[in-house]
Amino acid sequence: MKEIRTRFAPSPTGYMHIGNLRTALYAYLVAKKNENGKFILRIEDTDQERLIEGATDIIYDTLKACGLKHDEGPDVGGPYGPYVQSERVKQGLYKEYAMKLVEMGKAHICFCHEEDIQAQKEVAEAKGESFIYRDPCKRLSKEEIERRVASGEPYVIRQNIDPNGETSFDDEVYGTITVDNATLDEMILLKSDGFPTYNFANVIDDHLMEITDVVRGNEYLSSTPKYNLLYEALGWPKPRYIHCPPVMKDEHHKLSKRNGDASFQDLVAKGYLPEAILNYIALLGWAPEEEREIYSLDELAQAFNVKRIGTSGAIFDIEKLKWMNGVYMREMDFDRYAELVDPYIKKAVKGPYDHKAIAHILKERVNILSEIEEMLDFFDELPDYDIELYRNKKMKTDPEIARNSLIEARSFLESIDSYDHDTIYTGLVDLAQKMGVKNGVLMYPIRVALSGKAFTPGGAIELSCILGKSETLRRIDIALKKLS
RNA sequence: GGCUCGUUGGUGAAACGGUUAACACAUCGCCCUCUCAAGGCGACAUUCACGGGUUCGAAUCCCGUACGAGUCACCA
Repeated sequence: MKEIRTRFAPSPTGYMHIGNLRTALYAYLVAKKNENGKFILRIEDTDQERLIEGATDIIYDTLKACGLKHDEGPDVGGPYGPYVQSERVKQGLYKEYAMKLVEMGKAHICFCHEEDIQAQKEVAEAKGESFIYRDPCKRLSKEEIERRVASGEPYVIRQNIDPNGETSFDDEVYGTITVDNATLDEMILLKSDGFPTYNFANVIDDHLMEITDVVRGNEYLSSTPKYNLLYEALGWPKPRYIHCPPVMKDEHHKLSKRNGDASFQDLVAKGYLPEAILNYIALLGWAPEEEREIYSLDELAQAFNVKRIGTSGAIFDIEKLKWMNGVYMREMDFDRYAELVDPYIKKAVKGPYDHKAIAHILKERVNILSEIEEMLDFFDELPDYDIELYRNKKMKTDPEIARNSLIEARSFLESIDSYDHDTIYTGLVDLAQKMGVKNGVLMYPIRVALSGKAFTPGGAIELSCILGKSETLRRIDIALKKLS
């Protein structure tokens, strides 16, 4: 069986947005589902005006962070290079093929001005007519063309399309799509600056790089027939097409970096894990056969099936990502977790407290890393709080009861020598029993006294262990003073 | 406007002519519990955009309507 080759072909124009990343993921999965599948990175920088410095590095960094390792690309090389289109332009590659098409009568040289065409289009639209550009340059004589080219007049090369008949293609996701050739416009293949358009370059490069499966967004669905006409003109085999539905921001809008919608790096900065992001976006537009949602990248490659990619847009739901990120956090190996979380703990806690122990109480409670700082803000400095905090219906306490609990707890805590979790726990539970109250009546006030907060990561005993005996007693004294 | 595509609960979605229309997130209860989380249990679409048709039987097939998206760039 022929080797499956897919490619991710972004243009370096800024941040990596989520829809783009998902396309890269799917392309990767299509390739890696097969043992010898190859995933190729190609940089499409044919629009010299939109290039943004550093954008290529963002692409490399994102793929790397996600574990989407490419087998061939500008940075890793490969037998089909160069993998950057601007470098291929220098080799005269695209112009050569464009001229070949002109010779075959499948394309022509055009001297028209962009503004003229635009004006004609506006007139037509104003009249409510549909506009297909009929290029007068098609009727120019060979001599005139040669003369004008020789005189240095700028020109583009346009595809020739016979308006008779129809063109159809099979998409693995959307099925067979047929269009009337009369509705196809004769697109520009080679721009006047000598660079190819995406429309042309992608056909040439996909063929030259022997891409077998073209994975891309469904915005290309309507131009695919034109690409196929090019493949046919050149006598090349067509790839399999896998068009993906869009990732939406809401019902009506696609996710776009333009509106400040979440990019991959924004999400990482907010404390989401790359593997969770990847897992989540895999599920936007694709559903596994099994009733399961948590998949590592390798598992995704195993389970992936193009036939189960959907056709309608999927809204990106940050709430579900948050949940999934939490699953990854909770299931993570503790040592790795402690390491991951440590910078955040360091930022929030300067005091001499055991960061490993803090990581422990955080483990089951954090969904995204950026929540950590606020969760730990009471360690260094006990916040000022209202004694009404001690009133809690469920815990059956109020300021009066809390005062009594704290007095009893204080004398017990002061009396013990080994200040560890088990000693404190059993002692306090015994105490509650002796006092004839539920554990909460004793524990809740202690936790509030130690943190000044209604909710904390960790319970009273865990917090007390981390803070240590003297700090615990100090904070209880503060509480007692407030309550008296 | 032309062409192409799409439409199952708030969200992601399953179902491939016959099920009480899965499952997950969110939401709401209850349980567990030293708070909150986590975890456990339960509730949540008499209905699959709408209208016709085919069929013993339709979310699933066909036709139409509505709404939405994409595209019609010397952007990708």
